[in-house]
Amino acid sequence: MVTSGTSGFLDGYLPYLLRRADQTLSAPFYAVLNRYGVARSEWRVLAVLAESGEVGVVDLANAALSPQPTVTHALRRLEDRGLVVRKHGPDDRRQRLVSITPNGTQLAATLTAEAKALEAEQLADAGELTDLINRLRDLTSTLEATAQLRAATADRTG
Amino acid sequence: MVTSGTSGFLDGYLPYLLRRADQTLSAPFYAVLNRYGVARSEWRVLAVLAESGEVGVVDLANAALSPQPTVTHALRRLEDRGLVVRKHGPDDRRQRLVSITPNGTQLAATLTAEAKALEAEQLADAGELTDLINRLRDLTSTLEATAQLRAATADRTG
DNA sequence: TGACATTAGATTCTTATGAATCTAATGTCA
DNA sequence: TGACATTAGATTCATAAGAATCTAATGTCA
Repeated sequence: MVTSGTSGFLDGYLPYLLRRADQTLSAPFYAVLNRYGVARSEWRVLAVLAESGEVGVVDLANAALSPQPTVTHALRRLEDRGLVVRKHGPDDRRQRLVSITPNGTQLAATLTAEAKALEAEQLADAGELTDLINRLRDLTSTLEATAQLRAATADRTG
Repeated sequence: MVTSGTSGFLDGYLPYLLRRADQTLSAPFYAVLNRYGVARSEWRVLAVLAESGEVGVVDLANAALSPQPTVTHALRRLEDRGLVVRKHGPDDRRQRLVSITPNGTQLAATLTAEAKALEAEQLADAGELTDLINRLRDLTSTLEATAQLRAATADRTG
């Protein structure tokens, strides 16, 4: 094992810590996904659709934490498997409104249940997490708000 | 925007929150990496090597949060660019001991500086984070310890 | 209205990813 | 010592990822 001291750059680098926690926590669930033949991006799309109504692709991509082309690809695969459907937007004909099918809902429910079970199992020893979760939520809100501001400013500036 | 209520599954799902925070935080830095023609896995490898001595590939993969084959591929690319070197282990001849070259060190330093600057910029509005960081570290330690235990037990059990 | 900008999403295409597997070296225990 | 297990890492290969670009629809403002 590389047991780096507590003085290095990575040890205090927030993205590294976030990713590491995510990875450790998600590893067993990724095995589940493989078992079901569901790619990670597909899972994220399904999970979002399972708790939202019809959504456009861009919004879906944002919520699923994936780039738009990745989501478009994932949607094609999911549509081929009969797990989602796309229809044209009635008002804006550029839009494809995506929604989940009953089969998709069922699969999402199964996967979500597995995710919950695994998380519970893993977090059993981890003590109280509500606070951590809230801090993460706050952090993300702040970051996203700032990023949006910055983007808007950049638009106007240059 | 998909403004899901606060009641959904994803909103309380820790991996989702972790990934989302990571993504928001890392986005600007990924643009930097693209500018330097460095893949994300390559950056992670470089960052680890920059603060460790000679390391074996498996340890490196663990520290770099990537699967071993991904790291092997990244190492080939990095070696082609003269940023890392591999030599055979003196004791265990299966090992390839990886270390960073002066050019690699220089690139890593540049990238690390950019990462620090961007992080500081973004976190300026985010208030005190020491506590969040410590909670993340604790969480990860606990999770990794538990996972290791579980793996060991599974080995013995079958 | 017509020119230009913006936006939604699909497509293209190169590259990274990573599961599965393989080889070779080292441990282990009879 | 020899058989078998384990470990380090490389390789193979099918697939996902995502940057760049493109098309088509909608906004905007003269």
